[in-house]
Amino acid sequence: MTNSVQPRGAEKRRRLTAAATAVLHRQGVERTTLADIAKEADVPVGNVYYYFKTKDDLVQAALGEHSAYLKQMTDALDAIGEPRERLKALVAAWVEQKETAARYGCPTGTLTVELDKRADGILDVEAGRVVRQLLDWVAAQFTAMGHANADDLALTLVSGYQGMSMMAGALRDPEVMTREGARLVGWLDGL
Amino acid sequence: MTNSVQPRGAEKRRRLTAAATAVLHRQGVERTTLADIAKEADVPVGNVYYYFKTKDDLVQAALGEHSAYLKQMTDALDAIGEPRERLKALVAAWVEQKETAARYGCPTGTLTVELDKRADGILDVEAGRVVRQLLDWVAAQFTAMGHANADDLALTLVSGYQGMSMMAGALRDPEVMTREGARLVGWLDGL
Amino acid sequence: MTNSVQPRGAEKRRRLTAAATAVLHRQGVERTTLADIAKEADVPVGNVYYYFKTKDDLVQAALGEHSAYLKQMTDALDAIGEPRERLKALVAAWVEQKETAARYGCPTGTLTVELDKRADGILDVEAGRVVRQLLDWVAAQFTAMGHANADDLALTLVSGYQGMSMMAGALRDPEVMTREGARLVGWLDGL
Amino acid sequence: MTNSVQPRGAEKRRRLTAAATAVLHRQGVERTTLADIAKEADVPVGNVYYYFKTKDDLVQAALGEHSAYLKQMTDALDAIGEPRERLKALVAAWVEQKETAARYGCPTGTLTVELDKRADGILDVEAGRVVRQLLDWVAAQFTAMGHANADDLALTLVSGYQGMSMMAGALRDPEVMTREGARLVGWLDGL
DNA sequence: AATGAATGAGCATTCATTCAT
DNA sequence: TATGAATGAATGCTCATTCAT
Repeated sequence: MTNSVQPRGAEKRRRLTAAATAVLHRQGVERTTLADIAKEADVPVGNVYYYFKTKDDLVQAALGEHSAYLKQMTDALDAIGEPRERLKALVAAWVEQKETAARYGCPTGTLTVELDKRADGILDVEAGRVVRQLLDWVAAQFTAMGHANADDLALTLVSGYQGMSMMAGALRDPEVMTREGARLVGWLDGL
Repeated sequence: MTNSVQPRGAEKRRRLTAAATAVLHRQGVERTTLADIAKEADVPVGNVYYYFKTKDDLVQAALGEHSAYLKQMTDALDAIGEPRERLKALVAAWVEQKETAARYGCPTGTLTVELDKRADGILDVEAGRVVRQLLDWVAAQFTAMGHANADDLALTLVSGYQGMSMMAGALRDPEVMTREGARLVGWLDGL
Repeated sequence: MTNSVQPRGAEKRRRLTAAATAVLHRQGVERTTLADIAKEADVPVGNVYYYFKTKDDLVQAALGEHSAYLKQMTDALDAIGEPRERLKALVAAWVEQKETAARYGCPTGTLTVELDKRADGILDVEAGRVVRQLLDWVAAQFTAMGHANADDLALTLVSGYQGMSMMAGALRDPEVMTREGARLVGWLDGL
Repeated sequence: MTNSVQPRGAEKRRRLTAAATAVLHRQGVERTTLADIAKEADVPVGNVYYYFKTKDDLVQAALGEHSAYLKQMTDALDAIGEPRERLKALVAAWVEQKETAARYGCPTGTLTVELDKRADGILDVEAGRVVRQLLDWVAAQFTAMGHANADDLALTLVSGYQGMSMMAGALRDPEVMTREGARLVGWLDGL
């Protein structure tokens, strides 16, 4: 019936993961119910538990999705010849998401903020991993550019992204992304 | 019986506000129950409602507390002669809070992130106001320094604070605050 | 200070009783809070308990008020020479209250209906007493008219009043009172 | 396992509706907790919300039950040849319920009285509809009897029912129903 | 694998009543 | 007497999770 190679269930799992990623970004973890996710994925609530044992499993899947998305994006950027251009393209990609950022913030960032408040550190560690993944790739570009303090520079760039996303959200103004994005590009050019 | 000049109830109201501010910062809005706040303030749960009609009223009170704290801090900074020095002192104050930031993020920032996810815009507007309050004061300093693009510069500075707080939290590393704080000071000096 | 002969507190007690009677009629017993009554009487909530030990005491006071009002009305009607005319004047008085009846029903009747649902029979007995008080006076008029079955006739008349009040409320139509009132008058004339 | 043709859930929904109707009649809306209804239906409290989203939904269901019961009764009465006999049979049915009426009043009437006290008009409108449903059927019988003022006569008959139910309750005397019922039958015969 | 239906712990909120002064 | 404040037991409702089929 399915014209895909994958097993039947895998598709539904992916659908749930995608739904979780989207809804959790929009509503936050605590304000999102399993029913919300199930509805978005068009899957009966009871069935969700066949694929994810707990709500936290779905949050973890969303984190995985973010990680995969990041990987895919950086892989694509790797096709660009110059490391500086790769970073500039990364900033451009961020700015492109300005409308979403102004409404719901950086998907990874806001999720991390929420998970960081938890007393038990399980998912927050996972969230930290995703942030570090981005940080590492950025640092690699700075290293390729010949900078010794690549880690510091990476921190500054990613921090800049998080900051501008937060400010765009707080001020409900996408143009914050444009302005700060331009500044980051200028900074990259001046390095 | 009381050695204070203030009315009896006002003290408890302040106690509740302070408790709310602290607990909401630590646990986030959604994960915090009224019982949590009541317990922190050492007030019976039922009594909370004598002072605050709803949970959201407590959140709003916490926002007010942030605003007042900000006012007090900037008032103190105003005593410093040079606007550039004022801003550098502001950054220093941020860095001083590094342990807290690394554990729970920027109090105003994380609260704003959470409130921004709400569908109905009431408290998120209030949160935006607090962010803007800081932004305005910072912009005034840049204006005093003779910069025409004070608003942009203010955005960059505050955005830098939000970004470094978020990164410190994600990486669970207070030193992020030290490093990025130093960079901001350098940036201020170079302006 | 007070230019009345009565003790200071008595006035407040009357004020509370009047407020209770009015608010209980409008909102019903269960939907009325002590605060509602206190506010209507312009008395601090805590002070209510000095005059009435429990909420039920206030309900009982309202029943007493109804009884007193009834007494006063029938006393006034007693001034009319003919018993038949007294009854017709009673019906006219009911019809005069048509707007209130269409909105909130008969004060005594609706209160009785609500109290009758209680498992413990204390206040409902009291309510029954008030209804009986009216019934007795009406029966006396029928006796004076020379009817042997005065009790039955009284039941019919008062039942008619209760029925038309309920219907006026259900249909939200004061004219129900006018029409049924006219019928009762015709019935009285035909006896 | 089930020897019924109906879906599993429908049966429980009916059970809850029946329980709500019964308990609400006995205790009144405000004095009835969801736990009361759940217990009467032998359903866990949390599960009630699977079938009814709010307590008011349950009240509405009870109103629907009354409407359905009324429909069923009048349908049965329609089998009787003469309209006057139909009405007399209706009165007889009312009198048959005298024990219940003397204890808890007319199910529809007392519910309406309580709902009418609400400030917001949603359920009270629904309650009015049920009263009107009875009124309409009765009026149709009077029309069939050749009366031009069928609406007025219907009002008088139903009003008589409400009045006698209320009085039976207030006096805690089922015989009130018998006596007033007989009077109504006499009135019908005399028309 | 799929699904409608449980289940019960938890939470915000209300309110009659009491207390301290 | 008067009053603001305190108290705690309820109550409606939500929701993650489990169950039965």
